[in-house]
Amino acid sequence: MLEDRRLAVLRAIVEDYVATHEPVGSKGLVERHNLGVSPATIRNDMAALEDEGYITHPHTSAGRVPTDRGYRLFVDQISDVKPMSAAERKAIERFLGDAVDLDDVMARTVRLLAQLTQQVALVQYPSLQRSSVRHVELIAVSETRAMLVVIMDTGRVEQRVIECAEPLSEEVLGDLRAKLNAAVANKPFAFVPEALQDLDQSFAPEDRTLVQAVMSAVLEAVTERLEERVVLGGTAHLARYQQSFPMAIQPVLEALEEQVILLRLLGELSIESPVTVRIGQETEVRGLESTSVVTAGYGRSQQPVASLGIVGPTHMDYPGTMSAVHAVAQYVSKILNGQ
Amino acid sequence: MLEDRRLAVLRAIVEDYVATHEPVGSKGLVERHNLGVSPATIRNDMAALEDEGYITHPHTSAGRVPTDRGYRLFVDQISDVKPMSAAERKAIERFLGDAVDLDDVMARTVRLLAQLTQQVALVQYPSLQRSSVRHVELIAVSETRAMLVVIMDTGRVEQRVIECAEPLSEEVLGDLRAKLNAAVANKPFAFVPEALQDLDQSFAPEDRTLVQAVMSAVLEAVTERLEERVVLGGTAHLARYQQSFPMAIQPVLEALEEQVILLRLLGELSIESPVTVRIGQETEVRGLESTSVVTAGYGRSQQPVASLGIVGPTHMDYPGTMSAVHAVAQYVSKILNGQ
DNA sequence: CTTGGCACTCTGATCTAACGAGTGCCAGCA
DNA sequence: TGCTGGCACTCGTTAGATCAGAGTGCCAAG
Repeated sequence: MLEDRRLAVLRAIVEDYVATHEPVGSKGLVERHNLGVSPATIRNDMAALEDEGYITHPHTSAGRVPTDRGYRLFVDQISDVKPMSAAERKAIERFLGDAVDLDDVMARTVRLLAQLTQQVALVQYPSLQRSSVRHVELIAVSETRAMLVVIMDTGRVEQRVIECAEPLSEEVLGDLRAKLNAAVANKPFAFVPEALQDLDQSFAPEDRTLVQAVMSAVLEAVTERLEERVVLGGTAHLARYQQSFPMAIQPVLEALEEQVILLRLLGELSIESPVTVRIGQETEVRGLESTSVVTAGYGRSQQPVASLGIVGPTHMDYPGTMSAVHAVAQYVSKILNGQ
Repeated sequence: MLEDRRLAVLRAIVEDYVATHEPVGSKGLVERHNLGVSPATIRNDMAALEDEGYITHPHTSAGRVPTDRGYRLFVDQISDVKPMSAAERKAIERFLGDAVDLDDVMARTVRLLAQLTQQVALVQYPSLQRSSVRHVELIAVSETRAMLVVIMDTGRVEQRVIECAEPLSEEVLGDLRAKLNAAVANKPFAFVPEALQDLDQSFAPEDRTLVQAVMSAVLEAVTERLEERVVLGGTAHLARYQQSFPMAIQPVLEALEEQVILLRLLGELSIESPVTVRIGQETEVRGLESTSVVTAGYGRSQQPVASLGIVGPTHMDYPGTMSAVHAVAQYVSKILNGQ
């Protein structure tokens, strides 16, 4: 009972603070939310919440502001992500439905997400790690050069040029192409190294140099190429905050320029919840201490191919943002699986 | 003589203002630059420069600030772009030399440019418009689907999936591949439409649907695909300015999110000068009124394949920025031609 | 456990005064 | 004709000082 009200007070503080961006006092709280008690009582609760580290004072005579821990409790309190309105679903579907290819889907998704949440949006290209090979193609580009094209089941394409010391024979190339496809087509990437292992044994010794070069190029395209692409959008939304807020945007912009950091932000997904929220310090990225990251995986429901999400100030509208991220992830999944 | 001194005064004002970001007064000017005359004389010159619209007063009793027109005159006065120091050249060469493929060259170039100029950097992918086709490949991906791969002489690759109502015949595909290559290989894009014109006539009527689909896909990859990619980097540098300056960064970030705008900024190159500078209003882009854009083409010296450059506040170090942009463009050209 | 009351604290807004950088102009000089 | 020193004037900036208001913490009573 008493605990219940404290949680209600915390929730009210978070909501008001997120809405106004100003420290919230006890008097205002009871006016805006019908908590059924007097300001003095709220003050006691606030003191207790402060002792437990959920809220703070900027200074002696100011209202309360939630701490990272407070936001965390608030977010944990949200049992399930509320769905979007029918109109919003419609809008998302229409917006993403017109996409013509993978690049277009990615570009539209970033835009949409930034638009919906009014925050910086991140979208990761379908991960090579978790998808599989659809087809491999070898093309003679010149006398001594071949081009290797690997097509993934997500629609993504990787290509590599292979240099060869001797002139290429069209027969060997054709043979290699066929055997390569037999070996790796429709194999998840994880099994590709294994599948390629003894491929060169079935070729004449004089062709093995080429075969091995091609094999290692395939492996490289599939395994080594960890630099997975992330598209970024809506950075202009950062500027909006900094005018009313002491949050320095420079370190944030700097962090967002590093692909490695973006991948780290999108990389770790929580398993139990469809939407992962990391608040303040929890992001574990230098420069993003005063931001929160909301992400969700997309692809097949139990086994996501990649993820997308947003980065915004810790004082964001968590319920709204979470539902937007969730909804967009679902529609992207739908579209990618449908194609 | 008198005109000469006025130009010297303007140059001094620009230099000081760019260095300090504070309105510069007559007294300080004569102290820092040995102009050989008294402050009072300088004041007269300043009044004249102000009448001509090259400088302004923020308020009655403040120093002078260059106007856009002042910067323009200043930039025009720079006869030729001064070369970079040997150490800098070395650093650029080393940094770009390690690149492994086109994507890597582009990514490294943005980073380098942002780093050197401490500004937002833009780099355009080699334009399809101005390069030529190296090779065209057709791959059967499934029963009714073929994949078209167009390889450009810049190393860039475009691919398209072609759906076909009837099952694909490997022979027709092979024939088409050969004829297609004969027609367009090593043709500049401008001549591709012409080269393809009557290609379908040499095929049996029942195959013409496929042939025409492929032809239009090639055309699309080459002609219609005007959405040329631009990579962006160093946006964090914007934040640095805004702390000491009333320049709102939000509209700038917004403008920089639009690919169309980026392409417009990089698109128009001046012919006579190796480096193009557009100052303030001259950018003709909403939101970039208080920024300048410095660009240079790269590729073959007389006929650039694409361009790169930077966006920064109008009060930037023009000589330094111009030489950095010029040098980077030259090295990128060298690397692309060398490969 | 809740409530009203009250003293206390601290910020932010408003105002004033003094300061100083910088200008414009004028009269004198080469 | 052009340069220079001098001088009055302007106006933004800074530093104090004051005041109102919002908010808290605590206490005693219900």
